[in-house]
Parts: sequence; structure tokens; C-alpha cells
Amino acid sequence: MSLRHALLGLLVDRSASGYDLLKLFNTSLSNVWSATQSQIYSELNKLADTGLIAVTAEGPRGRKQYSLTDEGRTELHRWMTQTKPQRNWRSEILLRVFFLGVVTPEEARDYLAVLAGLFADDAEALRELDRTIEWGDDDLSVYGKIAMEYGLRFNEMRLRWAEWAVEQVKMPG
Amino acid sequence: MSLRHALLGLLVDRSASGYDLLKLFNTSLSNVWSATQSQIYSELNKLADTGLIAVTAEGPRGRKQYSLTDEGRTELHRWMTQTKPQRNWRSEILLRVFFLGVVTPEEARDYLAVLAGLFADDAEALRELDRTIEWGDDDLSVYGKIAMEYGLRFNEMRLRWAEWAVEQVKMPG
DNA sequence: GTAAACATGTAACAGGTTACATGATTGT
DNA sequence: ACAATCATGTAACCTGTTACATGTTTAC
Repeated sequence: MSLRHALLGLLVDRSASGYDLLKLFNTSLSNVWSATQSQIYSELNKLADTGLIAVTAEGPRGRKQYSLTDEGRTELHRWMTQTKPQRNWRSEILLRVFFLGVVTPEEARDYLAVLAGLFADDAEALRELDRTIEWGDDDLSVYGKIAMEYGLRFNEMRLRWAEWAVEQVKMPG
Repeated sequence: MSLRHALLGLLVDRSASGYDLLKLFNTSLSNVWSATQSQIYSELNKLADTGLIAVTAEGPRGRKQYSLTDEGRTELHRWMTQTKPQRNWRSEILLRVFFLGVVTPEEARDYLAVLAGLFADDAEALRELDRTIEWGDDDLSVYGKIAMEYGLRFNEMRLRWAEWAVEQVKMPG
């Protein structure tokens, strides 16, 4: 049910159309949650049906501008404070590590080296994003910086792990 | 499609029934991939239909013992070496961090403190698991240790981040 | 005898992806 | 005029969860 709450959360400090929200998912939220166009439009209709959001303006090309209702704000607060966050217990990357015994040591090493490269790219992209954001003193900046710090530490950790892991694979001979 | 490959991977070094595989998901793979009973049984039937695995023995209570076929082994190798690992771009925990501005600073601090507690528990549980596993020199041990090291570093990083994050939330007054 | 563990299967539903489909408006 | 962008919607399909349903074997 997180998509629904992600939409409510984005509508807290602005009203927006489905199209606007899609862009927010691809920018602000891209490192945190993803959603497809079709998913967003159908979820917005459901949220409007249940009264958590409402169409408060219409624009050209059938554009519908949505705003959060009081019920929506209440629901978002309830979700934030009274429900447990769900952990991710699925990592395809680690699943593959588990099965590296089925490929040759050369292939296993290659895999870990490729991972190191991916993680290095991610780390650099996030550092670049961090540089371009103009952080202020508002809530969004405070919590945005906390989320950013997680990303930076996570990428750093993954990169060091992958570099270490490559060294652990003994080549035959 | 990772569930299918997780099943193939588990069948590489042993033949097993759906029931056995369910237990493996809840033990060896519990930190890497999860699957429900209903998912496992139906996926096994699909895999048998397409010839990637085969029933090689039957036991009491309708037990069906599955083994990997040559086609299955080939498919597993193809997946390991010729397909890109998919990254997780969804973290409910971070999504909530993004929206902490909608709750009070007290509630935000509580949330981050609760996270720190969860991460500390996870870290301790994983260290305990690491202690109880008897690592050898075989492939499964080598790659199992690499996966374990990821988990240990990950939990350590998350815990330190959460502790740091609590300190970042300024209480009013 | 009976409880726990073994063992499999199916149905309903929720969440997510890809592809198709359509059209209006803006900028050059 | 034409391309890019804005803007929404739907259908088919896949993956995953929860719940229901059934029956056997083993250990005490």
C-alpha cells in the first residue's frame, strides 16, 4: 500500500496532476520509490473515489489537478505513526552471490567486479545529485538530507564490500 | 523471474521436495529471498512442465522429489552470466523518512529511534547466525561468507545512520 | 489416540509492468 | 506544418500474499 501513501505524501505541500506526480517519482523519489504511469493514474482515481484526494482544478488537455483532503492528511499521518515499516527481504544481487558456485571462478570474479562498477557509478551519481540540490532549513531539506545521507553511506558500503568480495574469490592454479 | 532461478539454484547441489525447498527459503535464503508455500508449489509445477526440473523420486504423503535437468542447469548458468541483476528501487523505510515533515519532530525522532532498534536487533541476529554456521572451504561456504559479510556491513551501516539521524532532528524550544 | 510435522494444491485478491490507445497544446 | 511535450486511460499479463482445503505419517 506504499504507492498510495507516496502519492498522499507528495500532495502534502503542493497540488499536482498525475503527470506532475509521475515526474516527481522520476526525480525526487527516484532513489526511494518507483511507480509507472499506468499505476499512478489508476491509483489517483481510486484515491479520489475514496475521498483522500480531490480534483481542485482542471486545465488544458484534460489535466486534473489533485489536492489532499483532510481525510487524506489524516490517513497519511496514521500511516506514518501507527503502521510498521516493511523491510525488503529480497535482493536479487545477493541471491546471485549465493549461487556463484555454479559458475567458474573467473565468471564469479567478473560478476563481483561488475557489481563494484555499478555501485561506483551509483555512488558518483548520488554525490553529484547531492551537490546540485540547494539544501535549506525547511523540513523537506532536513529530512531530504537524512535520506540522502543514507544513500551516500549505502553506496559507499556496497562499493567497499564488492571490492573486498572480488579479492575473496580464489582463482584456480 | 528470480523465484524460478532461486529454485533452480537450490536444486544444484541436492534434489528436494517443495516442502524441503520451503524450509530452505526460511533458513538459508531467509536474508536474501523470500517465497510463500503457495508460490513455491505452483512454480515447481511450471518448472517441471517446461522441463527445467523433473520428478526423480516419489515418497510418502505424495512427496515429489525434484532434480535439476540439464536444461535447468543451462538456464541457471545463462541467468547468472548473461542477464543483468535488477536493483531494488523501493524502500518503504526511506519513503517514510522523506515524509517525516508531516509528523511532529517528536514523532519523527521516535520513528528514527524505532528504526535504530530494529536495525540493532537485525544486526545482532545476523551476528548470532554467523556464529552458529560452520563455515568450510567449499563453494557454498566461500560465497555464503561473502553474502554474510554484506549483511553484517549493511546492518552496521544502517544502525549507525539511524543513530546519527536521530541527532539531526531538532526539537522545538 | 492424538498432536505435530509432513506434504501438496487451489482460489481470490493486491500490486506492479508493458504495451496499446488517444488526443490536445506549445514552440519553432 | 511538425515535433516535442503534455495528459490521461485501459487491457493483458506476471508476481506475490492470504486463506482455504485436504490428507498422510511419525513420535509420544
